[in-house]
Amino acid sequence: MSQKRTTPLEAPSIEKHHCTVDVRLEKLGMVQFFRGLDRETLQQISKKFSASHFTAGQPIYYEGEKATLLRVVVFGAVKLIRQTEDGKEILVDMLKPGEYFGSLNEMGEDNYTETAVAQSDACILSIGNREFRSVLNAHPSVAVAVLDVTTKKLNSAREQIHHLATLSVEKRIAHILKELCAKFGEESKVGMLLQLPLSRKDLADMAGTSTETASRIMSRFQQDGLITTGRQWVAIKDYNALSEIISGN
Amino acid sequence: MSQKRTTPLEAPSIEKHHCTVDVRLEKLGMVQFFRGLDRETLQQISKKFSASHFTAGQPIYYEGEKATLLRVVVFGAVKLIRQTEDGKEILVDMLKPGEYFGSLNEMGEDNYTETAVAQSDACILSIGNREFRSVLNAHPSVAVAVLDVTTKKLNSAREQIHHLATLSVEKRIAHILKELCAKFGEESKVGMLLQLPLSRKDLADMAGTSTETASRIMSRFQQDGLITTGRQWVAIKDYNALSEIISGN
DNA sequence: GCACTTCTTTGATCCAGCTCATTTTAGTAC
DNA sequence: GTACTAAAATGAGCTGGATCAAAGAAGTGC
Repeated sequence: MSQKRTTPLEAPSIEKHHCTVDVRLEKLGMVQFFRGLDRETLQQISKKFSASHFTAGQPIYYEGEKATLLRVVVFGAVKLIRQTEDGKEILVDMLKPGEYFGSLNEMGEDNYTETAVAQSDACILSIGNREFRSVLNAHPSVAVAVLDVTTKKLNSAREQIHHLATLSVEKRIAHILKELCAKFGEESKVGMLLQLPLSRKDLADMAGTSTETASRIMSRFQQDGLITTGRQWVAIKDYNALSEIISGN
Repeated sequence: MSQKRTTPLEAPSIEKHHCTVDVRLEKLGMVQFFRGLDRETLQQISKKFSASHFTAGQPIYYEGEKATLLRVVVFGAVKLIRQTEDGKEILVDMLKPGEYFGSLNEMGEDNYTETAVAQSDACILSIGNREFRSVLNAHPSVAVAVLDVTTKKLNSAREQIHHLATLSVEKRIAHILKELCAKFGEESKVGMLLQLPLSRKDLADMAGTSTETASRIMSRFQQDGLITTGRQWVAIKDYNALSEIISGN
């Protein structure tokens, strides 16, 4: 860690992170759908979760495996991907702390429909889906909140479908950059820096295109001064210009 | 209605359908997420719904309008579409009786994210989303059931994303036919007939392709004996062959 | 039966983006 | 600084589908 780092990305700091009971409690309180629960209830629920750590690139579970756990990102980023037999891959979601993933099906009857991979070093809390179900049934407000989150995900999945079907690759990538900026962007000297490792392949998998095409488009964006980018990192310099690309011709 | 009909599709029979209180109750009981409620509770809830009829092709609401109602299909089919300014259209979902659509957002703060159109003559029940929220909060089992339905929709939306990004148009259409067959198929003399009006354009909008390409592919499928098709209707003759197309090369 | 509308088919052309192949570069380790 | 590695860029050629254009059914109303 004492190396000369040139990436603008924040140094991985998982060491600093300890999932003590207190930290865990605090983190769970930040999760969208646990907001508004009183401290005691939260504490009870918190006991049912257990924490685990993953290093960047490490798979958390695989598509097709028996789905038994619901998980929550506490630290780091997690990507959800789907693969074809012939190695093609697409990235369906990129999660940040506070988001849930995995299974919430009735009693582990089903299998995971996607593979989850730690995009950076990450800390994950998990709970058996049976237990989570009982939480949902005991606390309707939580169930409704989870429903809201899921509905939003559904809407954005449908938006992505719309984009895949109607927009050029350039517009799709511009759009993805904007979304990532809103979600992972942090002010920095090089512009709004996306605080997660992000390769051309990741971008390509999000946009449903080839790595080469993604690369070409990113090069063009950089030349035109819309972004600054290096190996595995991207910073947005001109957000408005991206918007124009999307609406333009 | 006494015309010489040549379509194999069932004659529209909305006239036969009257949304009396009893019928309504019965229908609501069939809705996925109301199952398991006792008769009395259901009756109470039922009172909060009101019924309306739409004729084939009639819009139910438009994308961007203020979202105030949650609706349930009781009779007929409803399609959800998204449009681009330049008239391109994509079909994100095709609903059958028992499915819900519209808004379930907190107190009508949001707008509809898609346009809903009656695909055939249809009867729809609707409830204010505020009221529906209170139902959810009062009956956790319903909230959890709605969550399950929504999670399934999310999974299939992501599958569609995967398909758009990785499969050829031919495979996508084969897949769509299979799914429609499972959902709307009915045994008939011409094979599994899809019991809903379905144009080439609808198919194209589902597959994210042009009407012409959809038409070409359907012609090929018919020549190869996989389907029988006419104006606005499709019947699947060889389900297995469709599967082979999807997995094949 | 005839006219009219709307859906479907088919043909011909063109280009965005994929593929394959290779070079360049950023970032890391020593 | 030097060496090494994996990511990114770039070039060239090919093709699946889009687009444009026009002819051919199917269904409806009179």
